[in-house]
Amino acid sequence: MAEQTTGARPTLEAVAARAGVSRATASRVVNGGAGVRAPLVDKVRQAVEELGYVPNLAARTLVTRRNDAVAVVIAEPEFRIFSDPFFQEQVRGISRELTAHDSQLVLLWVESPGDHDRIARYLGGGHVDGALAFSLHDEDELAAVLRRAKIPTVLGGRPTDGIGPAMPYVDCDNRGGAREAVRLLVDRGCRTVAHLAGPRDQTSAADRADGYRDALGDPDPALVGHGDFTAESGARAMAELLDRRPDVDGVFAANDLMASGALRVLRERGLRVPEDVAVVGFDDVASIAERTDPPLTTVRQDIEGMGRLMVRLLMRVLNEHGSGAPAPDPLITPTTLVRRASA
Amino acid sequence: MAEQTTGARPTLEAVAARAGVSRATASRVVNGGAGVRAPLVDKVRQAVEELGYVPNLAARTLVTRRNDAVAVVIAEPEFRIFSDPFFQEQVRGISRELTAHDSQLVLLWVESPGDHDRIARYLGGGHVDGALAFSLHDEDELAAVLRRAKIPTVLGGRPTDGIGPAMPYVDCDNRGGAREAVRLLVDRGCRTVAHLAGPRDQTSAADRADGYRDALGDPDPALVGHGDFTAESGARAMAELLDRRPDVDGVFAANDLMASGALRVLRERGLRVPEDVAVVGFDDVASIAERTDPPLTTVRQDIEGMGRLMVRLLMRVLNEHGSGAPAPDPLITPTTLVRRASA
DNA sequence: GAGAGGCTTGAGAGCGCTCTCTGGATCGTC
DNA sequence: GACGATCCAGAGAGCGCTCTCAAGCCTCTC
Repeated sequence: MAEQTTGARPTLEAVAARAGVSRATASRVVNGGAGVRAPLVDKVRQAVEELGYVPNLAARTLVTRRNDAVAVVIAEPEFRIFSDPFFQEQVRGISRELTAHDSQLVLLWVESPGDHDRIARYLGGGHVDGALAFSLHDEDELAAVLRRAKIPTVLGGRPTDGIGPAMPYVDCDNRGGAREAVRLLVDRGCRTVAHLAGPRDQTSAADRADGYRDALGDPDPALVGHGDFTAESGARAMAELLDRRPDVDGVFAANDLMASGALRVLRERGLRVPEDVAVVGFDDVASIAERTDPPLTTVRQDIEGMGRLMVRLLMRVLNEHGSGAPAPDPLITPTTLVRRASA
Repeated sequence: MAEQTTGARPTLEAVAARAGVSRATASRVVNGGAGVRAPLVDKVRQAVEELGYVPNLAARTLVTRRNDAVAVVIAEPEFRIFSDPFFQEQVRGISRELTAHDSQLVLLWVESPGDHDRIARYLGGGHVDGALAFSLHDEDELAAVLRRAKIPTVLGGRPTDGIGPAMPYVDCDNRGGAREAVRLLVDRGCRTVAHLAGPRDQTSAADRADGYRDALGDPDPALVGHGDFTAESGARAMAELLDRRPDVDGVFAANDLMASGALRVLRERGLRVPEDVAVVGFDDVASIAERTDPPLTTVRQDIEGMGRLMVRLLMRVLNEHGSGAPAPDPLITPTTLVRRASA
């Protein structure tokens, strides 16, 4: 009781004393109790309860070298991705899988360039076991920070090539999914299939564009419009495309948002979907694809599953860390075509 | 160099050896170098550089009992607030102020009830110096977790009364701001001023409703419509209100979003703003208030500033922690009326 | 009934760091 | 030139925990 009234937090020592056992035994009980006889386990548990004992994580970390915590690093320009359902779903997957591994998610937000030092110190200082980050670019300072901190890292989305030595990543089969989407359009009789591409500097967009070309052989470059994954950019690209090639009868959009923009423009121009122009999107974000008019046929990727895979991959890296094992291969998840009314 | 190739991270001991000084001196240099002669400072700095030394935070925390990290705890139902500009701005303020205090922001996300234990362990385990949380409710399990973890906490937004012993919080002068808004309407000649109230279980909404009543004496209860801070609810409440009291000529909405919904309904019914009905909102979120038609007169609160204040208040609590000082009073920030065209 | 072998438990070292305390060098003063 | 005051550096004691190792106790087997 005295221990409770003094502000000082009780230590394992205090628990051991109260339970009448050694610190070692108390420690064993606190960590699961394997190899300790039942009556002692109970005594220690009771002492923990009475004292309100909570292990000092810093002390534990100091000796085990584990934190049971993983950082998710977000750079400022991407902070808006919080409002992005794609990202929310991925973080949800990460969070759930980390919980399953008894690890804590620590979200680090890099706001200004000045923050890089602080983040590097945090990551390098051993507060977390590993880090997760998203779609790194060549110019990305974050990539350098991560590397400098020498912390096991797994990425979401394939990084651009210039990023340096391979970092393990999880991505979906963007190219294969795109191919399948375009084939669907061709199979249903479309003769002039266009592509509304995403930002050129993002590998996911580039890979989807490659898949489009794969499926079509050597399509007319005029059939490719460019946007930035937003609905507005999809609408604009669609409008320009129709001006260039009024004969277009199939559209593969780089994501659902752009597809929704395209649908709007098609409707405005009096074109029927899918009778006059068939449309396929990518992502299958429920809040978009199911609510467009008509509902969107799209390429589904298991976003939450990818988040979970990132964690599992990181755990593997963590286990192999120091064993001299090579960096694991990237994990590419399959996509599935979800057929709704738009194609 | 040998130290670099072995996977083991260099310790202070290694730095000291390389620089030819004691561990104590090396430590002093790493922590600022006060009281160490220049030549030695240089030698140590160089050794740090060559070895790529990074202090082990766990070891440091173990002795200093400081983490230089603060948790921001978000409960799942509120996760959507990520998309809320209000919240983003507040977190931005928090982040900036923490940086100024050389502290790290750690975002904890409570997803399922099962997470509470884990979060409590994390908070209680001494990974962070303090915690920030938002608008707690009576039934909020999070409040209990925070209290159980016995961790210095500051809240954003006044908690409901049932929350137990006072926790320090930062809030704006909701009641005073509301009063001012209503007075503006009265002063400009409105004779029948209505209020579109927010959710009853949120103190900010309740306080604004109180301010409305303060300014009006004893207004007809039929003049108060109810919503939930969304634009749709504002539209609905406005429509119902017009049906009940077609003579309304002034509206004070509990927030900008509800005001925007109200504006839409007024326009649909052919009522001119502000000529027929004057409207005032609350919050002054730029992305809403400046873009309505007409631009919204509203009560401005300094959201980023409130985030910063939360951190400063927490730092004060941290400094006084254990000194037996009483919990500090809440910080109430003033509001200002921003006059645009709607009133 | 004695020795081998398996379980439990406790003692104690040590994780990497900070910080107090002490000793020695340096400076100023008369 | 001697003394006290001042400054700087090092020694060493922990912070709270885990984990190895050895000792003690049983049980089992021949």
